[in-house]
Amino acid sequence: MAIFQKLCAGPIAVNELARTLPVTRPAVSQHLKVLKDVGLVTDIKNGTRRLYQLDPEGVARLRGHFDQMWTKALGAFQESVEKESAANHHAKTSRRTRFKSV
Amino acid sequence: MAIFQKLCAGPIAVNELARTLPVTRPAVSQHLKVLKDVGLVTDIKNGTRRLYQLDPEGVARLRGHFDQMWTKALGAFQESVEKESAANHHAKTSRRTRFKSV
DNA sequence: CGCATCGGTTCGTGATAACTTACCGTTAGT
DNA sequence: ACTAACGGTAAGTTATCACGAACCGATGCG
Repeated sequence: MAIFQKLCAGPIAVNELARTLPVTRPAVSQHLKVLKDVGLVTDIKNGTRRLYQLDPEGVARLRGHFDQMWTKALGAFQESVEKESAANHHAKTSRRTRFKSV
Repeated sequence: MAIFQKLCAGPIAVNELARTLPVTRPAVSQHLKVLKDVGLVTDIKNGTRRLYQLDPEGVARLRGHFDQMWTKALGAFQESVEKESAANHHAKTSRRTRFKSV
């Protein structure tokens, strides 16, 4: 995440990235590899250096996945609440709630 | 995440949760503790059982944090692109780009 | 009261994730 | 062509994580 956030500032080389982080360059390289594999970053060769930058497409894609998860969670939860309150209302007129009260 | 998703279906006890998962009850308890600490779930004592459910507030809060991150990433990236293209445009009329071309 | 069930916590252990060191290929500059 | 800088990769080590086993307190029930 630290790397991800640094990349927000624009294209940056591996070395420069490592200098600002509490880890060595190879470690940064490995993280970049992962980020690249999941499509969050792209790299452009530039002479002996290699500039990394965010991939807006990948970021948007991942954001979509998360949004989907949150929405599903909140929606499903809301449904379950309504179902539960309906059950409770019915219980008031009958004998007992599904979950005994404390 | 598996636990989180199970909780979407509504309040559920630890035992029941563990029965549907490939891990033991203590493991589930530990995960629930973490989820509770970050405010994603709440628990209600119910006799000898303890029902866990999602905390919509916490979910919304975390979703907000993520949204903020994505937005910041995309926005900052866009800015950096514009800045860069401006620099490149200037370079065309002057001498060289900031990053030498391949 | 016992007794059983439920669930949280602690501790030890095995898996694995992250890091460093060392090495190698590539490129730019002289 | 030689040298220096950059960066990716492999191997080994360390730290961290997730888990299960065992233990304990609390609650409900007979």
